[in-house]
Amino acid sequence: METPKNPLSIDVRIREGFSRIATAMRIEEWKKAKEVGLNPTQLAVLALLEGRKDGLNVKEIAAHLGVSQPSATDSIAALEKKEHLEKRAEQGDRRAVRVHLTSTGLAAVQRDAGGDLAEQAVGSLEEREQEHLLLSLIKMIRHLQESGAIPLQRMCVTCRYFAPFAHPDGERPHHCHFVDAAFGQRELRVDCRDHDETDPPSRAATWEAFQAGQPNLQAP
Amino acid sequence: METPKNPLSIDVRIREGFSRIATAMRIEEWKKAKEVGLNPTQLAVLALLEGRKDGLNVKEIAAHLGVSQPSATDSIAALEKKEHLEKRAEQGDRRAVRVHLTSTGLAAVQRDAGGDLAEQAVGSLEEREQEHLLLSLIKMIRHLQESGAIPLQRMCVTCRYFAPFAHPDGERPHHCHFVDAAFGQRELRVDCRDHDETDPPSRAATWEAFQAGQPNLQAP
DNA sequence: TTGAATAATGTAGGAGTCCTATGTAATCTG
DNA sequence: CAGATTACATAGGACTCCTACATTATTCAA
Repeated sequence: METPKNPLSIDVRIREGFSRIATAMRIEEWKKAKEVGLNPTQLAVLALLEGRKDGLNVKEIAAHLGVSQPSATDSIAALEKKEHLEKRAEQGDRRAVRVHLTSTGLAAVQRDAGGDLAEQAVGSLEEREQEHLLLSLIKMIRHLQESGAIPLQRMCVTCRYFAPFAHPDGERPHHCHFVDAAFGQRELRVDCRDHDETDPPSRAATWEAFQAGQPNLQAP
Repeated sequence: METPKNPLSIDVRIREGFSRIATAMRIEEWKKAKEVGLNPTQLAVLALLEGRKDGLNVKEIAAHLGVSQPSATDSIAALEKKEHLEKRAEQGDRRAVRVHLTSTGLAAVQRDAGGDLAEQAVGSLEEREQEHLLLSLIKMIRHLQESGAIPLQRMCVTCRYFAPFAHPDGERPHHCHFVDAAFGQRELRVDCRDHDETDPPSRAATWEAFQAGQPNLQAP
């Protein structure tokens, strides 16, 4: 018993919503990338590499960007020409390379950071709403990565240092064993550079505990 | 008093989350577009035009895609060559054209619909969570369009037919005067083809009423 | 009403993305 | 050790995307 026309399910409308926000983000990315003489893809590669001490393989870069390996090679070559990154030999495998930022490349990413429109739009939400949104995104990302659609992300919920709901404190229920401190749901990381992944079984267990500890959602 | 490293604010982490989901969506879009012999941009143009009886200008297409006008011309030309769309003269302005789907183009979009990974990921959320998510997206999109970052979308909250919280019924509080029926928060449209926009003042009033009627959010 | 702004597209030129298919080493496996 | 597999590069081609600029058409004002 659908009411207005377009009897679409909520999933579809949410996907539409994501797509509008993605458009806005792409526009911003062009703006920001141009400021440092790059394009969004190139800036994305640099951002991906930032804070990865061991760099990444070509294949890994392709997976994170969601493009084919030759496409990643293309972008890497373009950035190499601009001396924003360099390839180093992989220890113990002479086929492979590890891609690292150069200091020029690092400077470019860092100059880029901050103050974009998507963040402003998030800022227009209430605090509680932001927290809900972050949690929903984490759930969706987890779903996507467990189904193999995207590579494993460096999120708390897949990290060996993460202890969900380890504290009775409602404001800071989680614990990070890497920094050995309690933290709240609002602090959950999507891309933590100290992330250290666990094997799938303990990942599942962590996720169980994380889900089980969540307070029930109320009607909006 | 940040706890784990990366003292990023929640806005930034949410943006990161959006970006991961955008990656997954882009991968899916390639897959779906290839099935009909197109690429994601071309399919996006067709999808944009579907159900727009009056078509769109080149400029409008560019704005919805978030690209420059010459880029839109490129994609339109590619699709025109494939006979998926056609240009018609704009009445009363001989500079302008209106771009319309052909039947071939319509067939291509319709063949594309449904069953993508992003929707599955949304499906992994609880109902209440989906509802929250849709509301948050609508708020963000509204923010983006009011700030001029993206064009006006065909959402209920900017539609002249939309009467927010017109009914005491908690499940179906809203009313659509176009179909003259009550509907619930889960049915809020992001891209309704029956949308008819209002002037900014009444838009603001509608938004006020919509916001004011929202139940308070609880802690997640 | 004529001439300058302004507006909607199109064209040119160039960098770069993205694909598939294939080539070339190096490494693994039975 | 031969054959499979893996990591990456190359080749070729279609497009996307940009910035300038050119072409008409429309609008606005003097």
